[in-house]
Order: sequence, then C-alpha cells, then structure tokens
Amino acid sequence: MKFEPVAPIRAYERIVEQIEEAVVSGRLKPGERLPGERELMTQFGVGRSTVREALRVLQAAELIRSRPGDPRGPEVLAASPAALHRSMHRLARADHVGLAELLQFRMVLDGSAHLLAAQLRTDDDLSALDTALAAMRAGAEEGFEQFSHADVAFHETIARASRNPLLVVSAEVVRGVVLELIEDKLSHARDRSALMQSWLAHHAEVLEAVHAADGELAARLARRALYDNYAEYVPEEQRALLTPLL
Amino acid sequence: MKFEPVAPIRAYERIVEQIEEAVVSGRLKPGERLPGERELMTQFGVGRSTVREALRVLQAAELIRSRPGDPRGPEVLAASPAALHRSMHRLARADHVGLAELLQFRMVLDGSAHLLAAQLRTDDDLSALDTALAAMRAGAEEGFEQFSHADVAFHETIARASRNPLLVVSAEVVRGVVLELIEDKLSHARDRSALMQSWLAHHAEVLEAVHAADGELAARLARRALYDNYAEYVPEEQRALLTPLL
DNA sequence: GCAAGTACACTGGTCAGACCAGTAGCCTGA
DNA sequence: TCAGGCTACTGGTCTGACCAGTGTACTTGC
Repeated sequence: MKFEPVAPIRAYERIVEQIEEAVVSGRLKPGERLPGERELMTQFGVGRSTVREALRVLQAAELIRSRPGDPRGPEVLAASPAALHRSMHRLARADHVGLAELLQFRMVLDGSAHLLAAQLRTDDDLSALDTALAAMRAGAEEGFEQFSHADVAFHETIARASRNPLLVVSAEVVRGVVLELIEDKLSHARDRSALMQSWLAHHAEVLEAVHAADGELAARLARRALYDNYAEYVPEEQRALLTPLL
Repeated sequence: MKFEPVAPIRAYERIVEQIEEAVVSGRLKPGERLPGERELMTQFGVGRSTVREALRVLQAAELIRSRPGDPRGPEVLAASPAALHRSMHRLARADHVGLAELLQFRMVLDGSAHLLAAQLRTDDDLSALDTALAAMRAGAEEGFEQFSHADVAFHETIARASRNPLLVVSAEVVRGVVLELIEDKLSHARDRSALMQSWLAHHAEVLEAVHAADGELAARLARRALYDNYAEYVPEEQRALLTPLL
C-alpha cells in the first residue's frame, strides 16, 4: 500500500491549469484573446490578485502576453523556444555546467543536425545553404558582426534541414548560451580576419559533404570545426571531454 | 542608425531580476531563505501584490518555493530540470512535434550518451551499469512496472557516465515526453514478456560494447534498440526520419 | 463626405488594508 | 524532561481604490 504525498492546491494553480490546457491543446489559438482580468475574476469566481498571479505564471511561460490599455485583453502567444532558452540558460549557469560541457553538447547537437541534414535535405535546402554560405563570404568583407549573423543563419538553415524542430530549438539555445559565455573572449580575439577565413573554409567543406549526402562526413567535419574554433577557450584538462567526438 | 524597441519594465520584473541574479550567481544558495513577503515589500519599496507576483514567477521557474506558515520565509531551491522539462513538454505539445521527431531526438541524445559513456566510463560506471542490468533482469520477473523503473535507471546511469549534465537532463526530459505519448499504447501491448526479453537482449549487447570501449558500436546499438522497440508506434510514412540514424 | 483630432470607457499595474488557515517554535505545566 | 498547547507570524486570498496608458467612437473642421 503506497500513498502519494499531498500538497495543497492553490486557487491560482487551478486557473493556470485551465488556461494552459486550453492553450496547449489548441482550443485557444495564437492571436486570440483572453477575457480581461475583471471578467476572468467573475468567470473563475476569485479575486483579481488571484487571477493576476495566474496570468503572471502564464506570462513567464511565454504562453500569453498582456498590455495595459488594450481592451481586447491578454493575447495568446504562439509556441516559442524562449521559455526553453531561459530554463536551459538558468540550468547551465546554476548547475555548474561549464564551457566544456556546453561545447560538448553543441558538438553532439550540431553534428547530428548535419548528419540528418545531409541525408534528408531537399533541393530547396541545398540552395538555401548555398545562399547562406555566400552571405557569410559577403559578411566577412563587411565586418565581424555581419559575418557572425550570417554564420548563425547558416547553422539555422542546417538545423531546419534536419526536419526536427527539437533539434532546431535545442541547437539554437545551446549556441546562444555558448556564445554568451565566450563573447567577451571572442571580442578580444587578436586576428579576426584569420578566424573568419578559417570558419569559411570549414563551412565550405561541410557544405560539400551535405551536397554529397555524406552524413557521417558532414557530422564529423561539423564537430571538428567546432572543436578547432572553440577548444582554445576550454581549460586544457577538460578537452578530453571533447576528443571522443572527433 | 538603429534603435532598439522599448518595452515598459514592470516593477515586479526588476524584483525577479534581482532575486534571480542572486540565486543563479550563487549568492543565495539552495536551502537558504528569502525574507518574508512583508519584509521584501519594505526592502524593495513596493506593495505586497507586486512582491507576490515576482515570487510567483520565481516559483514557476522552480527557483524558490514558499509555504504558508513558515516563519523562515521562502526557500531557495537547488537547480532542477523540472522547469526545462515543462518548457520542452509544452513546446512538444503545442509546436506540432510528433512522436517521430521526439523519437528521432531521443535516438540522437541516447546514441551520443552511449558514445561518450563508452569512451569516458570509469570502473565505477561499469559496475553501476552491471548492477543496473542485473536489476532489469530481476525486474522482468516481478512485473512490467519494476522492469520499467530499472530500464530508466539503466539509461540514467549511461547518461551520467557521459559526464555531461545537459545530456543527462535532456535525455531524461525527452524520454519522459516520449513515454507519456505512448504509455497508453504500451499499456495495451500484447506480449509484454517478449517485449521485456527483447529489451534485455538489446541492453546486454549495448553494455558489452560499453565494456569494450567501442563508442561507435554502443551508439549504433542504442539507436537501433530504440528504433526496434518504438518505431512501430510511429506512422509508417514518418519512419524515414529515423532510418538515417541507424 | 471625410480626415484629423479629441473624449471616454476601459485596460493592466500597483498599492493599501484586511481576514483566514495553517505552521514553527516557544513556553508552560505535569 | 518532555508532551501539550499557545501565539505570533506566515503565505493565500479578497476588496476596493487610483493611475497611466490605450483603442474606439465620436466630434469637429475642412
């Protein structure tokens, strides 16, 4: 005989449950509006503070957004990875997750994305990738920031070609967290133009493998590129974590 | 000349920022207590409802927990993947992410975990894995639920042996979401004992590869095992997403 | 008739004050 | 010494109020 631990259920939690259920089940679609707070408090039969606490939670989860003055009421938002990003970011900062682990994880995700992209890509994907690489070449002339944006776009195109939204989102999130951790070091990098040339060469190589539909090769090259470009920022004694992926 | 879009910053948001910063930076450690709401409202110079909305947000992010009646105040929690789990779960439900994509992602994560585990495992890891497999054998005699728990434990041991907390957490989350999606189908499965025997065989094989430090083999076997056991629940026309990983 | 401008009703954000159920820890009495 | 009750305080909720800001409908001037 086993019993479950009980916890008192607060009123605002039940409101969150009801609205969340309506949103994730699709009964409330993005762009639709919730009733205003005063209306909700009569519908749920609670005080306004209770309604507001529930809305705060839903807002923190990026499910709704409310703006003062708008008589149409709080807006239901489209699903977005923003909340996932925040959770992962917090976990990475708090849970003694260092650059080594993040980079390792990124090598895993990016490698897999390349593997899948190489084998599942359509002709549209290929031309989008060609365009993205060309944009990187052009960006290298204009400055580091443009180049960086083009680089991100390239990786996103690869991720989308893998046909897996989870992979897209996770890769995006991890990339963001990695970049945040090293952006200061990167901005002090000595020879940026050499950096950009190195990245360009790596990307061209990878793209060739994707064209050839050689998933294994594309994955290995992508992981190697990450290693070559970022490993120097990882403490030497932790690089052993990364080498098994090469 | 470019300008940033501005959004009004609400009072509760700045409170969230301050407390969150203190928590994730480690200035407030798990188990420590925040001042009570009435004390916080004087410290921040705002009303109690504002303080409460901030605490609600932090509570939704699993950073703190408050219980009525406790004179020590809200408790700072240890970092946990619960918030990540919720975000990913919501995204999977709302963002038309189906079983195929989830399973594909799980094959990626589990495969990589096996790869890393096989190459980074210590002797302690190996004996823990041996114990976990023995527990699965024993569980198979006792019933499906025990077996299932032992199976989860085995995968977690593998993930931990990969030495990457992000991999541990993500794999755990995705496994949970996959299981939630098919638990009803699984509970109606015809021949559970055959299922369990098949899983056992797969795990034994994988473990052998881990012992032999053959990462590639362990990864391939792990992905194959997932495919063999779960692909039948994936619509046939989507299985092409999974085969590139075999 | 129509565009520009204004007024208003209503929104969410915040505050103050109150009450309640429930708890931790003290304090008392045996 | 210790079990029991007491109490001051907690967080959860409600009411009612005010404010700055917004969208809409109406008015005004052309």
